[in-house]
Amino acid sequence: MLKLFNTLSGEKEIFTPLEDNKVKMYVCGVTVYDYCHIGHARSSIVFDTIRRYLKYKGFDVTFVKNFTDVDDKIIKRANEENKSINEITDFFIKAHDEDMDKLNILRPDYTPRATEYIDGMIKLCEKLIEKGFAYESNGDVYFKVRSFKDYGKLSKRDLDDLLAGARVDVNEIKEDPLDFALWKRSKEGEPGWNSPWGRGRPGWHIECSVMSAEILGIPFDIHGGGKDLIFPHHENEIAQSEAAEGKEFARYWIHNGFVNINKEKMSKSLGNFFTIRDVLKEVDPEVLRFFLLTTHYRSPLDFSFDNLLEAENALERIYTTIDELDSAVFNNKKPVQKAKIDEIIDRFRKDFVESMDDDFNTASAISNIFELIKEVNLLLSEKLNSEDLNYLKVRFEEVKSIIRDVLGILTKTPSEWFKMNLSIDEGELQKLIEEREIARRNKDFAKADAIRNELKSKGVELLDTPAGTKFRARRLRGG
RNA sequence: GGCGACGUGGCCGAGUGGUUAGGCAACGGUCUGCAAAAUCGUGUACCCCGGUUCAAUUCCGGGCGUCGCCUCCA
Repeated sequence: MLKLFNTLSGEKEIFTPLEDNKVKMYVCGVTVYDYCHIGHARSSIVFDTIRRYLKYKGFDVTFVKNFTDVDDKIIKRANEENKSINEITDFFIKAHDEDMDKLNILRPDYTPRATEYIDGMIKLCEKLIEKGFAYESNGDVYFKVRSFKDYGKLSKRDLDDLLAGARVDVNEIKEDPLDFALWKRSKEGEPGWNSPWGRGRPGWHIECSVMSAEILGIPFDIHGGGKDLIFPHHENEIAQSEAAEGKEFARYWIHNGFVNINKEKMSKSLGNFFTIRDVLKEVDPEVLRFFLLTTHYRSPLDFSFDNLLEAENALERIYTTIDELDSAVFNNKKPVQKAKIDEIIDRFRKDFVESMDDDFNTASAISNIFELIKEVNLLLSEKLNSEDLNYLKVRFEEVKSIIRDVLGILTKTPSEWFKMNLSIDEGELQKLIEEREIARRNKDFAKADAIRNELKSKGVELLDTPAGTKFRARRLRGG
């Protein structure tokens, strides 16, 4: 039974979709004016994993993630670089897609761009004005926050407390300082679309209300995004959509925690961010994905390269076992272990599902993987007979594909994994390995060890196994 | 100021009213020509102070600390 934490109710709820086994899911994407940082990576990986798990549970998931492609920051960037808005947004959407592909994030079913839905936004503004929830003022359109009774229900805020916050925009044009813009008049040189209120452009919140409704219809099942979107973005989406349509907007609200640097939120405005590209210069994308999944999605996650490398070592433990299993040899003397194998595999499957059913607890699910790995290592050290070994391989493959499908890790073969950081020519390496083999056969251990040590200094570890010598390459890191 | 989250062993990080989380790192044993991997063992973890309870790291209250939202932000 899948439970998830719903920001709206503030507690874990049993998940039941609106329509039998169909799940409709909308996640707020990025504003495309720069490369994605690892905070974006976390959010994307979290919701990708949720989507994957829902699929694993047998739901038919429709997944929408938008691009905000009209916004002050995009305009600013375009002006700075003397480029058109479209050049900027096309470029960064492409970069975004490349980054997400590397992180093994499945492409959404729909990736709407705000500028493709301007008509719908204008219509929604008109509807809100008509119903008395919005008003035009000086070419802008504002939502009348106090006209919507439920305002604050998501972020648990009281309107008067909000006012006391003293950071609200003081704006002569608004009737009430709490009101927010649905539509903004375009200034000279800004992009704009013709509307009943003159040439203008949409406010930020309205795009998600329109795109989600047009693609999924409302209400839909799951709406997600980073914690920072709870207020005002999602609160405002709810106000717009529910005021206009007179019905519920989205049923389950899921928000991921931040990536921190030294305990502080990573953000563009603080300037303390690493882009996905920065990080992927140092580690394989799968390491970053794994690292981001080692913490529960709602908790803050402190990023550092040390922690990232620790995650790399942990992930390598899994690949090591897969490698050992692939190349394991049997001896027939041991009794049949089939029941034991079943027990280990079945227990893992049960534990893994329990972990994921509990609000997508990937940290716990990963610990289940390590429990499995330990059991498999123990079996391997007992040296199975050939039938058992084959059976273990088959059943392990089964759970490996569950892990791969749900968490999006273990996508490589062990030899790919251990080869990816190879800094020397593989032919050269094989020659040295052969040379060492001959030395070992001649009991010239001094020479054999010299070769081992030489390779070790280049990050290549040699392993003498019954099936011959193989190697594992690790990235050499300074310091 | 308002609202909210969090504080777990050297580090990362789950979780629970009483029974081993897991990983990384360290040290010792087994294995190995030497290694590597694996495995076994070791380290007496739950911010502080009260309260509830037979029993609290886990519940309640207070304190301290850290962080987030209230402004663009995943």
